[in-house]
Amino acid sequence: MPFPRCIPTELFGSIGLTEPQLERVQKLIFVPRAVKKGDHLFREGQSFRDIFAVRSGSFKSDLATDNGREQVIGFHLPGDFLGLQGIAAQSHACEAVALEDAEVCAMPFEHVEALSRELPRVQRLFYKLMSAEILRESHAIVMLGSLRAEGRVAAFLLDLLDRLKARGFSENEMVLRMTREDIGSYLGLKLETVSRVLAKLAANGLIRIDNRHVSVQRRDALAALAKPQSI
Amino acid sequence: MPFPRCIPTELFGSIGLTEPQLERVQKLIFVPRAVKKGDHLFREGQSFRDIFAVRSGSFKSDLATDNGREQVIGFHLPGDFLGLQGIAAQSHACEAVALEDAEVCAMPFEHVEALSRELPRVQRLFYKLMSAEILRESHAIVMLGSLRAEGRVAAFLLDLLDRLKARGFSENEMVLRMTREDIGSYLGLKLETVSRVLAKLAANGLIRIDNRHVSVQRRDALAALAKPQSI
DNA sequence: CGCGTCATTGATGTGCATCAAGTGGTGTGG
DNA sequence: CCACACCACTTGATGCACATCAATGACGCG
Repeated sequence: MPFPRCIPTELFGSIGLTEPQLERVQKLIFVPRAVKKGDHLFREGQSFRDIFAVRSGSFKSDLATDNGREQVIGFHLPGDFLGLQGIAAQSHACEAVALEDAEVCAMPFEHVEALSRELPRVQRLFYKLMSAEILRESHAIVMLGSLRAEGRVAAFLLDLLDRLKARGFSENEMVLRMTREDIGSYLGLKLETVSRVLAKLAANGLIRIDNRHVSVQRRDALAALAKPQSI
Repeated sequence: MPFPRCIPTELFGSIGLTEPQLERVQKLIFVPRAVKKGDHLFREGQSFRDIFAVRSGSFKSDLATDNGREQVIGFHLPGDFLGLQGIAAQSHACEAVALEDAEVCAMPFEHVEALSRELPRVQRLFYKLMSAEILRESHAIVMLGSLRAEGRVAAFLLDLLDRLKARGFSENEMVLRMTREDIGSYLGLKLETVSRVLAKLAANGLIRIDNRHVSVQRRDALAALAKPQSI
């Protein structure tokens, strides 16, 4: 995959650290790790030590409901962070699974804490990252609480495309790395409904879809669906 | 209200600071403010400077959907923190409204950052608070994605009661400070549905309800409803 | 006391879940 | 290289849960 391999070096470079500071950051919190498709990066309940930055590939995170059932609570692209939920209780509160072969940086959280004290810019970066994650989830809550099936699927597609665009990819085309069931789980819908909605969007000419390859034809119409019913 | 007035002093006391450190904390980040019922603590888009700790009373937070419509994304009791979403973009991403007369501590975020560098325990506390907020929202997402109306209402009631219990109140009785519409907005349901579900739970003897006063009669049965349909 | 807000309750419609076949794509082993 | 098996996906028929529309009732506040 042509994702920039420099993530998350890029991120730390962009906050204005000096060269020696950057080296120190790399040494302390950039521990690379490869993850194969379908493998767990971490599991629910596992003791927390690292947070992770995705370098390449993509992940889903699941939260097990008491009942053995699992629900997808997010998809993660290169540049995203994983495991922030584990800080509170010092144990991972969800599991992360690779949707394709992937690479991550493992960041020992104790080192993150030490660096944060030492380098105010790093501290601010992590506060902002966590705040952004809170915000992302808020939007998911609003999406689930205010949109119907069509709107949810539209919002999902646009969200993914926006994030891919921010990473230098096309804003109109993508390959879905997750199954219809994963999408449905994330959107609070059954996989059949996801399939039907995608078919309908394609029939209406808003998108083209070939298996997992999606391209957007009428972005504005899609965006209109992703807003609460406009009356 | 008989909520402990010492919040959040209690919180900072519990992480093992020395007396002079605690005084410094109080001086730098404990700026008290009173908020009247219905008033905004902050509004969406407003420039971010403080985070807030609730000392007494309760709040709801709303996120405006593009369409002018608002959705409740959380309710906040004494001891909870508000405004963490604003850190990322340095502007508040939602609004917070007092559900009754309330008191908060305004904490200038720059002071929080400075103290975090100075006192590792404070830094860890704030990382944990933010992580806990991420976790709280994850549970809301799972609730919305996997439960039907009855389950959502049951989960909502139990969540509130659990949080009140942690603050020294009864785990079986409470007064709902928010309207049925607020509850519905938070749960992704219409207010009529909330009303009907509450009536049904009462008819089945799981709860007693008199206007906004709720008491739980059969906690286990309620907890069973709050799990994904058990088949 | 009267009005506005909040809540309850009923009747009807619809969006999505559910159940059920059937298709296509992929990877594996003969 | 082909055949089979498995998994992901699609598509149809039916039913139910919840939204919607509507009217009435109960507070609580000025």
